[in-house]
Amino acid sequence: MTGQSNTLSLRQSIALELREAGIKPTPQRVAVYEVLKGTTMHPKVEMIYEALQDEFPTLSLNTVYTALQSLVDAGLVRKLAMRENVCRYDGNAAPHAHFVCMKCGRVEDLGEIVDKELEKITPVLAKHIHGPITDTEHRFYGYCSTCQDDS
Amino acid sequence: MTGQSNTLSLRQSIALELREAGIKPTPQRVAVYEVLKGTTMHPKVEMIYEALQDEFPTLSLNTVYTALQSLVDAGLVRKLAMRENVCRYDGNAAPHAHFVCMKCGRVEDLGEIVDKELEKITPVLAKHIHGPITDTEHRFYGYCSTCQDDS
DNA sequence: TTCAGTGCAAAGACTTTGCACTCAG
DNA sequence: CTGAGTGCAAAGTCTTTGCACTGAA
Repeated sequence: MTGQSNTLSLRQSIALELREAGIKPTPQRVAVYEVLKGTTMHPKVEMIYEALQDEFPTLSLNTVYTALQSLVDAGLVRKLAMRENVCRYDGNAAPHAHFVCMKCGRVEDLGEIVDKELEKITPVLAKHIHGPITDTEHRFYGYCSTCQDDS
Repeated sequence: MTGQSNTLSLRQSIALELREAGIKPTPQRVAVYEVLKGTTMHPKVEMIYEALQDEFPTLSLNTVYTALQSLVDAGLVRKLAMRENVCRYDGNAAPHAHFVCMKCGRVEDLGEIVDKELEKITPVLAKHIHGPITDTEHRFYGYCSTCQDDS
C-alpha cells in the first residue's frame, strides 16, 4: 500500500472530484476523503484523525471536523448518527443500507440486493409525504459474525 | 385533557406495563413513559424534562435520563440517534419507519403501509447476515408540509 | 493583497457518573 | 433493614466556535 505513483494519481482524482463538487481540494480534505474511500469501516472522527497522524503530524482534530463538514455539505460523504452518540462517516454518499453490530458497534454495508429492495419502497412512501424524499437511511441491527462467536 | 379519573387509570395501566417489563414503576418513570406515549413528537430529553416540570418541580434532568435508559433497556421505548447529535425518544418501541424534516428536524411516524413493505426486506437480508436481525431503523428525509410552504 | 483554510485553545451541548438521601418491600 | 431509585453536582465526551497564522490566487 505504499505505491507512490498510484497514491499520487488517486489523490489527483480525488482532488478533481472535490473541485467538481465545489470545494477547494486542500491536502487535508483530500486526505480525509481518501481515508473514507479507502476503508469499509465507517470510521469515527477520532479514527480518521489517528489514521492521518503519520502523514500530517500537525493536523488538528478541528480540521478533521471542518474537512468532514465540507465533504458532507458537498454531498460527497455521509454522516451517520449512531446510537452511541458518536458520528461515523461513510465515503459512499449514495443512500444505502447498513448493518450495525449491537455488541462491537461495527458498521457494515449491506449488498446491492438489499439496497435495490429498499429503493422500491420510496414510491410507496410518496403517497404519504407531499414532497420529494431527498435521502434515506436504513439500518439493521444484530450481531456480527465475530461477536456471534464470542457469545 | 384534565380528566382526573382517566389520567389515573392510564397511569395505572402504564405502571402495570412497567412492572411486567421488569422495572419498578416509580412515579417519574411512569410520567416519562406517559409523556412519550401521549405524543407523536418524538421528543428530546429536554422536552420531556420541561413537560414534567409542572407536575414534578423537583425532577432532575438526570432522572429523566435514567428513566429513559430503564425504559429503553426494558424494551418499551426506542432511542433515536439523530443527525443533529441529540437523541429523541419514541414511545413506540416496535420497529417502524420515520420521516425526518431536513429543515425543522421534526420526526413523524410513517404509516403502517410503509412499515409492512419494509418488513418484507428482512428475509432478503437474512441471506447476507449469518444471524438474526434484532432491530431495524428506517428513515426518510425530506421537507415536512410546514417547511415546504415556507420555502 | 485578499480570502479561504488550518491549527490551537477555549467554550459549548448533551450525557454520564458519584454520592448521599429517601422510600418501598 | 436493605436495596433500588432520586436529585444534585461534577465530570466526561464529542463537537463547535473564536482568532491569529499561512498559503494560494
